[in-house]
Amino acid sequence: MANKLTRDRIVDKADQLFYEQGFEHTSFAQIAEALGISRGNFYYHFKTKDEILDEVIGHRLVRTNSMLESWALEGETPMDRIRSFINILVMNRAKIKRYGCPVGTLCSELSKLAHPEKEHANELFTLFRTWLRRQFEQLGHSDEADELAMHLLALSQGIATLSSAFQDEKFIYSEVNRLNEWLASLTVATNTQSEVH
Amino acid sequence: MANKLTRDRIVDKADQLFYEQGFEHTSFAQIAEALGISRGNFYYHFKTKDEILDEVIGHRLVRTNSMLESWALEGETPMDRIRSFINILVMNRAKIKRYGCPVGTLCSELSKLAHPEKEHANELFTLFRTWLRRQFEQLGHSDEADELAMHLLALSQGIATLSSAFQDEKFIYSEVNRLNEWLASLTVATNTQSEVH
DNA sequence: GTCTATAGTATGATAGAC
DNA sequence: GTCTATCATACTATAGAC
Repeated sequence: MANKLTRDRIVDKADQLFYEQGFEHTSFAQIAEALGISRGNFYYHFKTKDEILDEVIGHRLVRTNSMLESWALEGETPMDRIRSFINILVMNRAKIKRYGCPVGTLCSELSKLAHPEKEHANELFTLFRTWLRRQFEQLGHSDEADELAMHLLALSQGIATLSSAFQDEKFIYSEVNRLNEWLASLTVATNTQSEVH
Repeated sequence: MANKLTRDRIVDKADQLFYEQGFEHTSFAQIAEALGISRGNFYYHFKTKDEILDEVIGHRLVRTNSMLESWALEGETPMDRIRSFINILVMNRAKIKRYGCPVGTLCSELSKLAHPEKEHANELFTLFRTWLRRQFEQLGHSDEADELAMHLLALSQGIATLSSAFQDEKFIYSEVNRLNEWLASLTVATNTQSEVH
């Protein structure tokens, strides 16, 4: 049990530090010091640093999945559910401003490192993409559902990157407003169409 | 003269490798091997690795500035000039797909490293932001010129991030089309307004 | 399961011959 | 200006005591 606890603590702290400082820049020494354990202890729980990264990504996938499922339960309409997605930018604005998007920055780093775990990290993007695509389909935009999902995902990424670069939270708010207007205009277009038919 | 040449070659190769592999992940050994010079030779030209980074960013600033100036000369209307900006996504699609945006990925990395050169790199963003803002002002959108500039910058960043993650060049094209339509709608709105007045 | 001690490697950086 | 040789440090990873 104490075994399981330490292992989980390592993954949690690694998750946090990989986000805040980047994967490569984060050393075992830092994680160990933050947890109050020795460096050597790591290798009882994990064989390599890459193995920790693998588990960190796995945990993120699980957490993201349950977040998306909870949004699906809470939101009554696809509009509500897409707004839940947009709203993480506001909810996490402080961390986004400091460290950017946890998904985007990890994927970018692993891509530059040509790291074997790159594809695993990309599944995080795919998770959001697939979920958003489904919402847009239910919104009546089946033809362009994937395109809309990717567009929304892209803008979210850019908002995170720029709010971090310019240390600007207000920018997040103004872009979220813009996004919600865009979303509303999408439905209007659908209604207009259905009125035509 | 041979002196100046080696120094420039170091900066050029560092520029390239910092983009392709990231700053921290790129070692003197790699740059040296790529240039066919010894590691020790570096320290005749630069005192530290950070000094090379400083010069790399400086060079990028100069190159970006002259690129923006040439667009300002070539493009007859602000619309043309903004389209020049959007078009770099298409022009550089192959590299963007592989390595992301050179500005965004560098700023993200330096931000995570809490690197002293972070602010210097951010000037690259500011350069684009200020230039775009001016174009939107000349387009007749003075009130929201900066907001429009930031919006365009953000979307460009997101497009680069996602096209890289999903290894997708077609996505760049579809988003560029979307952007051009958005740009066209902006002018229509202005014309409509000026007709009202 | 956790520790200390240490191996092995790569890095940024320096000293000095040529 | 460029080289070789070397230092000091940090890192991932291993071995073995407890």
